[in-house]
Amino acid sequence: MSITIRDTSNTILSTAERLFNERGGPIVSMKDISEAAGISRQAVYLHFASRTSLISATLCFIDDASRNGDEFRHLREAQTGPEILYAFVEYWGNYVPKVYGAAKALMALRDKDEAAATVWEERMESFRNGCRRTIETIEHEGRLSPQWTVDEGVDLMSTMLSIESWERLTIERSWTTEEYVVRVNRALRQILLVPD
Amino acid sequence: MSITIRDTSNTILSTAERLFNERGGPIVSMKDISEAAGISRQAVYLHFASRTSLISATLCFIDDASRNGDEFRHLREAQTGPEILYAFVEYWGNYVPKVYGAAKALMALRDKDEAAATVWEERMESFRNGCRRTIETIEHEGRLSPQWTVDEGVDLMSTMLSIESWERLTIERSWTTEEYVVRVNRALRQILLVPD
DNA sequence: AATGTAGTTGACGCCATGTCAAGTAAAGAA
DNA sequence: TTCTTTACTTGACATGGCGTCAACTACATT
Repeated sequence: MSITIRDTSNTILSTAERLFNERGGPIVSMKDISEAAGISRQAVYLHFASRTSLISATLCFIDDASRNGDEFRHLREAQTGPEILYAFVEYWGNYVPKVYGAAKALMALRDKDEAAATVWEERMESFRNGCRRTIETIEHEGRLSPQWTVDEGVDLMSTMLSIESWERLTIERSWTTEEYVVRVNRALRQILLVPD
Repeated sequence: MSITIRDTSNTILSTAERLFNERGGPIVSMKDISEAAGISRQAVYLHFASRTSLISATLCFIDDASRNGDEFRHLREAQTGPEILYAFVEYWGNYVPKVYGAAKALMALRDKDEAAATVWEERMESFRNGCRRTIETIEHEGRLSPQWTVDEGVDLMSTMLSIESWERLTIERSWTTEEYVVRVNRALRQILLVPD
């Protein structure tokens, strides 16, 4: 027995999620989404105050659905610094493809829309905290390369894992998710970890 | 005796260069540029067919002016793989701040403007070729880490040095140009080079 | 004096986001 | 049954980009 989508808000969100990924976030207009959801353009604004608000809600909608995967469990169960690093990259490499379209849509608004910039900033902050916990664990185990401080390690890790870097490696350079996870994990180990 | 800018095209280009960097590429409109250049909005189109064309010309304009720096000479004089790598990062770290505004303006158009996407693609191609020459030199010297193929090395290097990564490290994380050069060079050495 | 060059202004088309007013269809409550 | 609320509809409009066009002007060249 399949679960039918209950209300219009959810219909809009799942339609937006699909269109953002299928056609590319920034080129999907509010009209496109409303038509695909089977309602009028104006009706979307009865549920979401603005494009930014819709995109933000879409990202949360996707987040909720992606806390059930194996990768999320692996990340929670990882113990040592290097294990956490691998699990983090694995989780991230499987998470980004889901949010990519909506994230790009949000990024495109950042320059001209203060609210979009704020939403992005908050998500970045949370992502950086994940990186920071990883690096701090590595550091507490005495496995952080003496070449780097924790802050520098966080900066490098969050840059290497950024959505833009993910986009370049997977979409432009055709790395598969598995290749991305293995190679980015390897590169980050080489940068951050002191050799055994 | 100072060189006065001869024609309106050059006035527009240097104005665009300045505004893109001062205010941020994507939010600078054709009207802003024309007003700052002291001509009407429509007159810009007598010199450049489109916004994309103007941005592209601005990037070439900046390129021309940046082939005289020390860093460019260092890059041409570098001999060994690791020397080339350092000189490349040094050159790049000093070059990106100059094109950043215009590059962001171009990036913002990529999704909706085929021509902008093409211009970007061509510039990326040229940048990747620079990375490739570096990695190939390292490989011919037998100093490329056996963990990576040349292609993978190029992908990692071009991602690490991408404008988006530069933006994150310098603008968002406040790395100075010197810190950027030293740290990114160090990270790339750790990833790519086999230990001595 | 005639011509070409490089600007000017004002208007228009297109498209996106966002807002507003007025109308409608259906469900629930009195 | 009637009334009201809710959710949606249509059509119109404002704002603000880019890009185009026509008509006009000032100036230098020939």
